[in-house]
Amino acid sequence: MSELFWADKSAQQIIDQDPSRDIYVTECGLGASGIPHVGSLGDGIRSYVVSLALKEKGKDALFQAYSDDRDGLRKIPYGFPSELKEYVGNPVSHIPDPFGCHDSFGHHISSLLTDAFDKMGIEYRFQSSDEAYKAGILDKEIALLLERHKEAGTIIRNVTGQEKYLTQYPYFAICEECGKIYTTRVTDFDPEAETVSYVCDGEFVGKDSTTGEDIVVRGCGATGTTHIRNGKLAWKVEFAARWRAFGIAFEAFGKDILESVKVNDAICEQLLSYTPPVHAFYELFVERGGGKISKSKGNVFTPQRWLRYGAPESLILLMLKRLAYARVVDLEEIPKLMDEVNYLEDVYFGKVKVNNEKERTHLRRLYEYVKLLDVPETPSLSVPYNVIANIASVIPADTPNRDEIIINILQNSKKAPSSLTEEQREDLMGMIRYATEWTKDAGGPMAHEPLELTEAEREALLQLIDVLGDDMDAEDIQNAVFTTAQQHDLKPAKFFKLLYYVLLGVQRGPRAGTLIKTIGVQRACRIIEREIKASRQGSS
RNA sequence: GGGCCGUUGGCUUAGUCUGGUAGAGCAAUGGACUCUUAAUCCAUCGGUCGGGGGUUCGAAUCCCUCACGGCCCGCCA
Repeated sequence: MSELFWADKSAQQIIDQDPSRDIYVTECGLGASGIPHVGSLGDGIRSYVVSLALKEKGKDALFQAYSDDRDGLRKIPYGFPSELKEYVGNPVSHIPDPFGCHDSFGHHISSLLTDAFDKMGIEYRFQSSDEAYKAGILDKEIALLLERHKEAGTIIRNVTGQEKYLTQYPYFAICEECGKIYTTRVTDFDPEAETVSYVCDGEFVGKDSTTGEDIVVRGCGATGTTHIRNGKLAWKVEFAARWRAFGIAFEAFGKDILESVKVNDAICEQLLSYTPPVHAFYELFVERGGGKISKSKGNVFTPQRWLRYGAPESLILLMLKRLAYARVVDLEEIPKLMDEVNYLEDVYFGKVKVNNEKERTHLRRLYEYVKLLDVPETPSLSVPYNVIANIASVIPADTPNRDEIIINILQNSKKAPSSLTEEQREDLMGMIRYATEWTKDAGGPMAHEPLELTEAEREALLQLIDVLGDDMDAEDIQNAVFTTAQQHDLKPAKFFKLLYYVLLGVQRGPRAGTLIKTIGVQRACRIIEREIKASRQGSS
């Protein structure tokens, strides 16, 4: 069977590589030392959908989220207290949580990501690296790599040109004296006792991302012997060890660790006699304009932030749509992605015709994945995001019955059906919530300063209050506004603007008649009255 | 030095993985909704798909090559 979608292809490739496994584990690493942004989440989504694809092919599969929490703290993340300074160089799982809500710094960070997984309906098995080492899961691989470290060093040099590990063990012990891991160097390995001897005399420069200050960390000078469970492998070989120990069959990775994956593939195959996992390579996310997203610049876009403005589907689509190309992730992307999910749904349910059969098949499949292979039986309402955002941006957040008003406007302008099921109503309200958050952050606050009215404007507004009646429909109101403007020699365009400003605090809005009707004629009149009283007399 | 990704109308881009008539949005122009901001709709304008070569009945799409741009690696993880 020829597969169109990359995740199906990867799954097939995984099965072809070894058809007889009891269970296929896909994996993503959770960086535990810096605040995760949407890119970190992408790794997980991509690995997760491959596990779904495997299941669909009748295999048992599992997605493992592996927290790299034995990594040492190198940089204090932006916005974290500088008191962490004394822990720079320590494994993040051994550092207290500065916010006190988790058992360690590392756990705090990885929870940010697993929390996003939970919100998106991604099922995973959490595995802490610290626990894995402690429990001895990696013992065999560590012993083998230490014993044959010279071969490992040669492989590393052949692949990367780096000669460091020709002489050095690819392993860092945690100093039993000072608790740091980046200041030690292994001097000997005892295969019988499964211990390493080390000296803690290294030095490295860390950083406080908030202040930009360099933090120089020096080893305490101690020498010691410790069990191989009390340390960690260097990254050049760590993936390989982990892949074999956990039987990993698939791992997606970003461009930043391309080199590392190459080395580890080689180590895996040549030294550990384990076929490396199938990979999917993806580009990193960039700023609009191609700049680097840097955690220290504070321009990280967290999954949590995305989910304030958009549904999980939009975020999943972002990750699955294209793998290899760099993508921009910022506020502007969200409406586009939300609408694209609607489009996919329309294609899936045949509301939109796609003549090219391959394209149609592909889009339908993409939609299934966006829904994590759990497709609803009936389509949802597909209201364009920016239509809702437009309306949401002009109706103040504290307006009573705000959702109802917006839904009414949508219905009146034929963007939503006139009768809604309870479920559809809730969908709409969810979309209003997203769009409201979005406009709040994308459009800025809504100012409403006292107006300066000319005599004619004041008269016109007063007359409007007189003319408007409860029994008028939207069209009558629309015409009344227009007529009133003309009677006072005001340009209708200007008068409408004024009216929007009075009612909504902004220069534009939905059709005025509809708006007043939905706000309620009486309430609209009261708002206008209040505005006239608060206003100042202006010249001409 | 090694590697990855991009280059499509004035601008932003889809389409590249899946070869089959290059689509959209913004902008511009003209028009419609008996007169209004906004919105909507219709129409028009505009592309040798970075250059060159190859494969193919057929290439924006696959292969090679060159140019330009961006990023990653060459500390550590």
